[in-house]
Amino acid sequence: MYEKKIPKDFSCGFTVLMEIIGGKWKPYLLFLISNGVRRPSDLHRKVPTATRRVLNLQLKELEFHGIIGKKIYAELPPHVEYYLTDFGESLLPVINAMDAWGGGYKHQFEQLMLRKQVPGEA
Amino acid sequence: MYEKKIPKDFSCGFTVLMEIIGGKWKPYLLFLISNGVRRPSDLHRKVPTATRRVLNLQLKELEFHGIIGKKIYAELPPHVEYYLTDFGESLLPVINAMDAWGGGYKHQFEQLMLRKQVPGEA
DNA sequence: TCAGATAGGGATAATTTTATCCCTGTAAAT
DNA sequence: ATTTACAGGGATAAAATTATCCCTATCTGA
Repeated sequence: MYEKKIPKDFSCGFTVLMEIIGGKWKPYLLFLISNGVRRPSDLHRKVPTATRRVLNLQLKELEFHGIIGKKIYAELPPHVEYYLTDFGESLLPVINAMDAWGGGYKHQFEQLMLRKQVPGEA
Repeated sequence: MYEKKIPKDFSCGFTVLMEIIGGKWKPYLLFLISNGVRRPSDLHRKVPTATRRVLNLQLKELEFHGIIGKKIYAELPPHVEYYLTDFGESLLPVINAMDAWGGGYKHQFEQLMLRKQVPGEA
C-alpha cells in the first residue's frame, strides 16, 4: 500500500479503527456493499467521482482487514463480487453512530463553513 | 487552516464527523481534556511526540467547531484552560464506541501488520 | 542578568493520501 | 474489425495533512 516512515501507535483502539475505515471512500463503499451494490463496476457507477484505481485500492485495504470478502467467478468477461463479512457487519453499528452524530450537527456545521469561506467578501 | 482545492461533500453525517475529529491528535486531545488535562503545556507534556504548534492547530479546530472551549485568564505568565463543551460531551459516547470496536480487533490487527512488514525477510 | 515556564504563530519542509494517465486481456455486440 | 463491458495495476502527479524551525512577549527564580 505505502511504506510509512512515521510509525503509528496502534495500542489505541481508536487508531486501529481509523486505520481500517479512515480512507476517503471506505465508509461509502461499505455502505454501498452492505446495501447490495457488489460488483466493482457498479460501485464505480455509484461513485463516479472517484477513479476505478482508487476504489480498487480502498477495496483492497478493506479486504486486507477482513471487513469485506471477494468472490471471483471464473467467467469471461471477468465477474467479481464483494460482500460484507460478519466482521464487517459488526462495524455497521459504529459507522451508523458516527453518521448519526454528524448528521445532527450538519446544519450548524454548514453555517460555520459558510462564514469561513466568506471572511470579508470582495 | 488550509484552503482546500477539492471540495468535500458534507451532506453525509459521517463526513461531517470526520471533519471534526479526523485529525491525528484530536481524539487523544479530547480524551485528555475530558480527563482533566486542561492547560496547553500539560497537554503537550502528555503528547510530547507532537509539537506545540501542531497541538495548537488541532485545538483551534476543535474550538472552531464548538467541541471545546477556551478560558483565557488575564494573568502573567499566560494561563489558558480548555474544557469540553456540552456539545463536546455528546461526542464522547461515539468516540468510545469507536475505540471499543478497534480495541476488540487490536490483537488480530497486530498479527496482520506483522506479516505486512515481513514479507520474506532477509 | 540569564535560564526557564507560560502561550502563540509565520514560513517552509516532509510525509501521507488521493488523483490522473495509460496499458493489459477476453468475450459479446455492432 | 472496431467498440464496449468486464477487472486490474504500474508510474507519477497533485493535494492535504503533519512536522520542523524559529521568533515574539512577560514574569519568576537562581
